Amino acid sequence: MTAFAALAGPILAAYPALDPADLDFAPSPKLEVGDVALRTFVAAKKLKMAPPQFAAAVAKEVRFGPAVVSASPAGPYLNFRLNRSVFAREIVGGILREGPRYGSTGSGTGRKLLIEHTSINPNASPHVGRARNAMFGDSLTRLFRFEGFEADVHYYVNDIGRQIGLLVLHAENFDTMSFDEILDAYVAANTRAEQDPEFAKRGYDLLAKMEEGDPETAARFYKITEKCLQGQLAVLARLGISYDHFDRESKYLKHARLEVVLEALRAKEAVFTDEEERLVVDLGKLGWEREEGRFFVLMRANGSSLYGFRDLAYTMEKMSKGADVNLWVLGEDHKLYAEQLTLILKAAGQPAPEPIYYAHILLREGRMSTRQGKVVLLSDFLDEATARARQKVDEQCKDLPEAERGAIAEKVAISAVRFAILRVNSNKNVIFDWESSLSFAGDTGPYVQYSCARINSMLRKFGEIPGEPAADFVLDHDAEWQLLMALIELPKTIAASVAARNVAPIGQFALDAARQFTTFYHDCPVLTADSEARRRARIQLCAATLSAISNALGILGIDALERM
RNA sequence: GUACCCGUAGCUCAGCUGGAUAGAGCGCUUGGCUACGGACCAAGAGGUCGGGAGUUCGAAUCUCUCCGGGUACGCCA
Repeated sequence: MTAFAALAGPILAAYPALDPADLDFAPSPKLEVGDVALRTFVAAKKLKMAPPQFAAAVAKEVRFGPAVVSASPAGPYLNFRLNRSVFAREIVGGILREGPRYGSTGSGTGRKLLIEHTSINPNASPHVGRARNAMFGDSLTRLFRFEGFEADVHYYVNDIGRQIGLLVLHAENFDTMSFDEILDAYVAANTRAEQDPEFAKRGYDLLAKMEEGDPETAARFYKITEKCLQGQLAVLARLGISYDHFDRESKYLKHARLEVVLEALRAKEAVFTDEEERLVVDLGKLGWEREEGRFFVLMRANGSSLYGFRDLAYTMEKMSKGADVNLWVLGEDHKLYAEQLTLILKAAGQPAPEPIYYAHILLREGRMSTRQGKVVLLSDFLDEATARARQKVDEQCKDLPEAERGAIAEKVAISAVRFAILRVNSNKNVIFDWESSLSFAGDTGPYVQYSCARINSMLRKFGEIPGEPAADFVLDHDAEWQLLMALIELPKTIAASVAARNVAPIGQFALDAARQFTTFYHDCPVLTADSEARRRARIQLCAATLSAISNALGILGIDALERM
């Protein structure tokens, strides 16, 4: 924790064997015992001392500067009581200087990220389960950009496949259909294929025709998938999600790159034609140790390719772009598939992207299924969220014009929806619940936004905020100190999130900071503080808080609002 | 059946590179509007951290095992 360099310095001077990283500073569990604590386990181990012995030795022998009031050992911990203002001045000044970059560790400077996410089948309006992929992928992108990465976001458009074929067959009049009606047509097409084998076979025939390059078929596929894609993108755009590249799967049929892979597989005798004339990879020959998932089919007997075969070509193309980090956001149902694909690529001497999995959003009744029409549509979810937000905004912001209230409601709705999903660790299933995911009170996005709106309100009233803490800077109240302790967690949180490719801790940070802020807000008058020095210091603390929180919210794709 | 993920207060979740009495929110019970915006704050009740065993000075956190939920397992994408 660089904020405590004044504590670390003298200790490092007294124990040259230690590195700064060995000194583990953290807020004391209670302010009664100290303002900040040193946990001595790591350092003591390095020095081959018992932690309590080390803590006592430091307390007794190391001489700290005048800003340190006392250092008292408590078992393996060393609790410091500080001249808070001195440290606070340092911290607030640092945050104000970094402003919109505060929290970034700059780990991506000069580096590139290529990320593929969402890649929904272009056949229906997206449901909230799919939205987890999109929001998660989008937030990861924002996280990496915040770290300085140059990011390219790819969306793989599965514009060819059995399901699209069936839809094309069934929805002959799709020119006149609305995007919403296509969902019904898609459900109907699948039901029909289940009941009518002849219809299902026509679907496969159509696919084969498509693959052979029949222009009329290709045009029909294009039209319907484009209409779906645009409809889906419109819904995703409401959540602030956008993409840089749309890669159509049909481009990767019989792609030249596939020969490279096939050759490598043949050389290892890992590819064969089975008794039903399918082209199959035996992953067992490549080091696959399990029986499940051992065989990977590339082509059907009629010569048409399967998704995985095309995906090999696509993945190689992505990897050829030379990004430093290649992420691939996938539902956990694709885990085995991604492992298979990775193994094949490795066997062919090709690099593979890094898969990032997330667990599904479930309904109380079980899994969502587009095919069975058992879904909560993202657009319905957003409509409901916006309606509820609008009601609240109308109550709260009577003085604002109509259009502005609408815009605010939309942002609050997005905040509620994104925050509810993103703050949960992605390896956990989420049971979708209308009430809790649309709540604006408690641990929610709108609560965090509200703290920002309050800060903005004070900033407007204050006028110009000095960019640097003054010489008479004073912050010593418990609530002020605890707020600062929350704010300095951001760089650590960001670093951990990048390492884990997990955005949830950032939501937790925003919540902690917002909660500490409201406590401070209730305990400490800012604009009417009892001295000018205090008034200035507090408004600067508010400005620093706004930076930290809005940077965190930005990564989650949520705007800090001026008013709400 | 096999592999992977998850199992922490009534509910939804943090905490998991082992470390000071396990933290929030919702709901419940109280109290706070002379509000720098009550989408708020303060206080209280509520937990065998799924069960068991092990490693350790120390385990919600690591290992094993059992139970429960999720996901997947050769012509869907």
